[in-house]
Amino acid sequence: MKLSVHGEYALRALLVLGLHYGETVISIQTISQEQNIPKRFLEQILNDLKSSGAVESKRGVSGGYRLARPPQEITLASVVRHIEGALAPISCVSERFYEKCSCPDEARCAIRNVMKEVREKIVDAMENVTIADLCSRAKKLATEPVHALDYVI
Amino acid sequence: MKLSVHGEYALRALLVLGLHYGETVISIQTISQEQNIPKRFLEQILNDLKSSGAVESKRGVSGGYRLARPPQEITLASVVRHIEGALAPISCVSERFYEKCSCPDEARCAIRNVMKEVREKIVDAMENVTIADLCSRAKKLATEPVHALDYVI
DNA sequence: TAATACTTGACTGTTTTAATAGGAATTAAC
DNA sequence: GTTAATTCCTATTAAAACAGTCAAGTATTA
Repeated sequence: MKLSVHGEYALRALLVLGLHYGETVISIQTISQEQNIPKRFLEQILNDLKSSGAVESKRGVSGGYRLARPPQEITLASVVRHIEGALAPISCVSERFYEKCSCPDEARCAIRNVMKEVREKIVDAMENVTIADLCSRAKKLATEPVHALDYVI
Repeated sequence: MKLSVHGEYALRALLVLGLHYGETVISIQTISQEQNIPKRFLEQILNDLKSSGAVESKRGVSGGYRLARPPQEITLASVVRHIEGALAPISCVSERFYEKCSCPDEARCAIRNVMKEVREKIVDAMENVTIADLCSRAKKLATEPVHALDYVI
């Protein structure tokens, strides 16, 4: 049920770009250092995000990346779908990445029935959150005192 | 974001056992055929479910498995957690399988903040569904005409 | 034109996944 | 008490996914 680090890094990178939206481009180097992500790996991920249309790049000296679209138009769901594939917990309930499963009668499968609901909830939680939302949360969290934040350990 | 077939098979097996709760034990063979799961693989999975306390076994001729507890006491969440680990999309928001992530400031991480909500939704959807629920859904689905069921392809 | 930064694609080591295999132990029934 | 059905336990394996690295090259611009 987990996201790979690939997806996590992608979101972290987009958050950085979102926070600087409208300003200059940001280099891989900068994002890599700021977010503690291996540079060479990040390179790949940004490339991937570029091919999905989420970011665009400027080459040459003082080049880098920026969001290709306004942050409020980029949903977490779209990012994760592009990097990781299906949001659904099993592929027989996925809308975009449907695959037949091995169960005897898919149409009457109770597990599928439940998993559809799980999928709905996941999609709901990720479709309605954009990079812009992520940015405003980040700004808000930055101003709050740490003791107000709930640590879960 | 996906469940492995391991988890899926476990649920399918438990559904079969749930539908026969209170009757005799069911053999691996039977479940394997009924649910189209490789026998030797299912063996491992049932063993795993046994160690989690969800099922119990009877050895020897006409041996097999049955639920170790009433179906309404076994939640999907507990099964998936035991077989797959965390329900959370990233481990830094998991309650039981917490692991530190590489982000610079976890307490103020906006992604973590969002993912906590995703986690809540997933947990909510799986904690409140039991094997008993799965069984009643299965029975209901069995009586409904197929054309009433929504195919998602 | 040198430095910076992106591009492309291959490469590698590790871990996970999805099985498969062999044999030991248990039990019901004949 | 032998046999056949069945679970139990421990390995092994083949393939895929994951996480990351590397090299050589192309484009841009100060």
